[in-house]
Amino acid sequence: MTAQILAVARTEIAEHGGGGLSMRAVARQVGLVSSAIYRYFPTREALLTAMIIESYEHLDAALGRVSAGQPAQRWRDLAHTFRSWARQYRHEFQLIYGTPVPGYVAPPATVPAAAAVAGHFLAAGAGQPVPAFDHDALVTQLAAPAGEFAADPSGMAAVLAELAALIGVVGLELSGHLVGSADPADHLFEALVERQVHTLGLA
Amino acid sequence: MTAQILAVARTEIAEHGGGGLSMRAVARQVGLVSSAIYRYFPTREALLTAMIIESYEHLDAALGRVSAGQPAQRWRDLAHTFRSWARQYRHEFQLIYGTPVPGYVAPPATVPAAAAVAGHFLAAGAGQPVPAFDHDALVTQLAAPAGEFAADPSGMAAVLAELAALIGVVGLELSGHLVGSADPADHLFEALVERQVHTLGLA
DNA sequence: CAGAAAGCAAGAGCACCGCTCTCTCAATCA
DNA sequence: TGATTGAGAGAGCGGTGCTCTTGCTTTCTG
Repeated sequence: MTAQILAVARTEIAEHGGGGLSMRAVARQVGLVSSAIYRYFPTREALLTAMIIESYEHLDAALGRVSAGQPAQRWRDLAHTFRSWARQYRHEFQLIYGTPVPGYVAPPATVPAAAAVAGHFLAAGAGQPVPAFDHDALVTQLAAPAGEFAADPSGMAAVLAELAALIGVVGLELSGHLVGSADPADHLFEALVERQVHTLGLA
Repeated sequence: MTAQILAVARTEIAEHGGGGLSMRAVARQVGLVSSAIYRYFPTREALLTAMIIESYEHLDAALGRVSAGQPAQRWRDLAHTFRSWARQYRHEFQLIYGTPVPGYVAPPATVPAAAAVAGHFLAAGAGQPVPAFDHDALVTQLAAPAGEFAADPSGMAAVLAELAALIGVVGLELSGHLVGSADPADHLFEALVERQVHTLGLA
């Protein structure tokens, strides 16, 4: 039943977005009366959280299918896979990286899933130090987390910043902010990734 | 009356976010019965659009207070002003750059306001070509819009990408995605901006 | 100046929402 | 066999966006 609910919720989100997910609509589609669904997910937020984790895993799996290779090419492939995934599953992307529900705070359960996604990019790009991110305070701050990923702290900082850039352009693209300038964003994205390869010292 | 509604809506959004804006709550606070508010804003989305424009103008004004100076310093000041504004008015930031309502398409009225914001960064950073963004297809695509801002096309592409990076890190920071790694994000942001100054050739 | 027209607000109501509470019924366990 | 548990049903509460009709007041017009 739980799995059935999640499946329906996924199609609902694909159609109406996370903000439009209705407990009653989901219940209706799995053949339950509206109140019965709260036996499986005590709250709309709980169902949303489960969907967020599913989406992270979905994205993680897509990135996991990127074949190994030289660092530069691997970064390119990851970036393009990321964008393709976001464009194909825009609402799942928004679920993860978009505006959270007003009072929403990411529950601890989502952290490992999020880390797995970041891990792909860290493994590909955070192997060596990156001069611009080599300041003492930043390196100190990231020493511990970088250790968990066997990454260089300044490299990790740089990768985080570049991952944010990827999320940024994809978010702008999906939200229509680039219409009138760099939409479609293929060329801009391509150039950005090339600049990243250079910045991260992967070439 | 319209102004009064907008004022109340602004405080409501500051407290509950755009997704939590309730027409009835706004009506109540301005002393109207719920149906009367639709005389001024025919739809919730219309009120939200007005708020989006207000937020753009609010951000535009903040960026406008950044004093002129050398390009590199100007870019730094703009970037830090942007982040400060976003942190101070997080819900307004999310309103602009966050997940749009499912079927929402930015109405033409918001375009000039959005362009004004981008204009500050373009004026500061898109004066000269940027090698990594100098590919034919991209330059061709951006030739026309760059003309409107008296910017170099490849410089404009680079600035758009860097603006996306700023939006990306600020968005991640506000959403709590950096908790456990680069939160607080001061150092990361500082390093990012320095890298941008270098990438854009402003040093 | 009287009457028509227009603008504004109120009120009731529709279909939806998240969520709670109580009840029934069937399966399971002691 | 009897008690306990679990799943689902149903009614209901207070909230939502939005519509439609009604009435009052202000303004314009002949």
